[in-house]
Amino acid sequence: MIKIKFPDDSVRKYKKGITAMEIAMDISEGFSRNVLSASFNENTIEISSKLNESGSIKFFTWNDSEGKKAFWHSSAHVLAQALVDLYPNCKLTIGPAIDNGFYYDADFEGETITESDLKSIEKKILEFSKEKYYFKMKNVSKKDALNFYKKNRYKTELIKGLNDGEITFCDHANFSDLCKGGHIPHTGFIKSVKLLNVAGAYWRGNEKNKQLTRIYGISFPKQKELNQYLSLIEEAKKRDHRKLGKELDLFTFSEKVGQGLPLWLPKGADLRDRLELFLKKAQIKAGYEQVISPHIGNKELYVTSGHYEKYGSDSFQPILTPSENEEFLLKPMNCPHHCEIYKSRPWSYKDLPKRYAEFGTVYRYEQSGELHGLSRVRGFTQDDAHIFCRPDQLNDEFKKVIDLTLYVFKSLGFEDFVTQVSLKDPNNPEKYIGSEKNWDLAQKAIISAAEEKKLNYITKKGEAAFYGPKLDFIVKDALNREWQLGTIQVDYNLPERFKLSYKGKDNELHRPVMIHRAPFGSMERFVAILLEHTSGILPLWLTPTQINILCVSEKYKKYALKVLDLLKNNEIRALLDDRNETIGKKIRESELSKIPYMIIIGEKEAKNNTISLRKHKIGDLGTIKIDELIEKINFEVNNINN
RNA sequence: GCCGAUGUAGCUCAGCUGGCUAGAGCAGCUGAUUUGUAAUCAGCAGGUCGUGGGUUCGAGUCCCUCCAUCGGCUCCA
Repeated sequence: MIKIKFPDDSVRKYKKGITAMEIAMDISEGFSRNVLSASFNENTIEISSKLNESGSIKFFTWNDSEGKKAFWHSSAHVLAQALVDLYPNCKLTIGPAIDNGFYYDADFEGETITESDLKSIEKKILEFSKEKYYFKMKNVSKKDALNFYKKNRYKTELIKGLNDGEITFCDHANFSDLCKGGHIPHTGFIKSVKLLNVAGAYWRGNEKNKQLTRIYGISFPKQKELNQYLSLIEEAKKRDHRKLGKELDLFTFSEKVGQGLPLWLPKGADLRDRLELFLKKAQIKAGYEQVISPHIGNKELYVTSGHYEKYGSDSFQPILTPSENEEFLLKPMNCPHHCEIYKSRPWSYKDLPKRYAEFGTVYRYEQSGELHGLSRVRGFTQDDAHIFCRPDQLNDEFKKVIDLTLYVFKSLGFEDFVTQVSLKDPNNPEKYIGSEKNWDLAQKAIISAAEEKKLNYITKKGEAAFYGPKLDFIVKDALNREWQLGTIQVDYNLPERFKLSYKGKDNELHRPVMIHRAPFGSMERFVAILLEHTSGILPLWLTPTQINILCVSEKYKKYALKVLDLLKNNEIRALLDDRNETIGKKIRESELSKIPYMIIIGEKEAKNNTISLRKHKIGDLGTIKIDELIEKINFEVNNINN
């Protein structure tokens, strides 16, 4: 037993209106690892601990991510308690805290849990949490643990993976669960709970295993915080690119055309063209050459590249068989085509690097459950390029691609992205092609380039492509889901498979190294994330319509047409709204359609050869001359980061 | 592909436990109005209720099939 008296400054801190809840949260890390039980009174905590007197207790609060983790982990225990109470036959598996809330996976042995059941489970949780059950950790021998779970093969499997002596359980009320710790002191702090959804989830994340029922939930120390969280989600849903795409007339889908096959409407096509042009310009500056390859390719192409074997014939769409010996497939990637373009003639070491770029449309049979608006589709256009270079050029080329990608992200206002070095999974060598040596070279190349560019990257094993490691640029959508946008990959394997070569200084043939890269990733996904990040309020240089001309009445149409003409002649994208509607209505509609500028034309403008300018979401900017307007717009467009 | 939910007019939605010719707002069309910084008024038109079966005297409503969408899982060249 240790008694901890809060240090003076803490006492002061706690006296500033911080709740007992937060004091309790402060010691819950101690709870998790070493503390067996605790009681509080005034500014002293009495702790029964595995630590000796010199042991230290780490303090944290609800505002720390660790505090939230402990809170949600504890909530998951109460969810499990409720499940066992309501469904005595269900088999618990695991129930961790996640970034926003918690879940528990359980096998309900054939019984179906639907969303309508969540209400009663929620009620049960609150019923239990009202009781202030203390969480108590205890050590359990492997034998006893196995005995406790003798009817639960999932827990048994988990326990078998643990060593005797490191197995702990957490008890609260009459409920006991295998647990490595990390709790708040008691259930009473859980004042509000919302079970968000049920989902299927495979045991241990493996598709071949049994699918369990996963229940997602979130909980808070106050009802108010739950309400705030739920309204935040509602707000985020308004930024969903699928909703914005419809509202802004950018793209659509048709059941007849087929799922996952987007149809770009005129405004969306305009937006996409402009993005392509932007990148094309940057690429030409960086020494890329545009190439064009067809939408189909001979099967042999993908057999050579290894894609056919890796993904299986089911993933490829055969399209026509003009002769018995040839089979054509829809193109799922551009790399093999670009390899053949490289092979169209012999190269000298002096010619390299060759940088072939193409906005290449590819088709992949994605699982139906995986399709998601424009973010995950079956037909999409990659802003692809393949750089063929000498090994001594690799580092420099890779860094240049990093620069280009960062330039693209910065220009479009993406500051909140994660860079990830995706390496091979050393435990699953059969997932990859190529020699150990080449993988080693490729992985080292990426890491050193990322280091030299001082990227604050994370490393993930097992996320590499089957032919090479990647540097991925990952951005979150409105609901915090992560999407890979930009990607840069080093590949020693395809050059070998396609027998690519160049003549070296030594008059011998050498193998080039290949960099695959796509700064946007795909036009579809990039537009999706761009919409979610901007809430559909696109930068002036990119937006399909820059100016909406609104006539106060039809009387001024003639002058308005003159203004429209002038703007068009200056390459400003403008529309004229000359409908017989009130000016108030036209302004409202223009605001809702997120057009950056409106100009209002009435009697005084027509008379004085001026326009009244109004900015989206800001309001009236006053009356100016047309020349001034053109100058202003051009200035803003040329300063791309505005 | 798997688990769960949803599918009513171009869009957003109402339609309770099955019961008279399926409703509203916006958009559209027609007419009036000619408007000064976020919705002028009136009228008209618009739906085989996702599809195909079934139960029933009777189905938008209940059951099954399929399709699509949404939230997850798995996958993501």
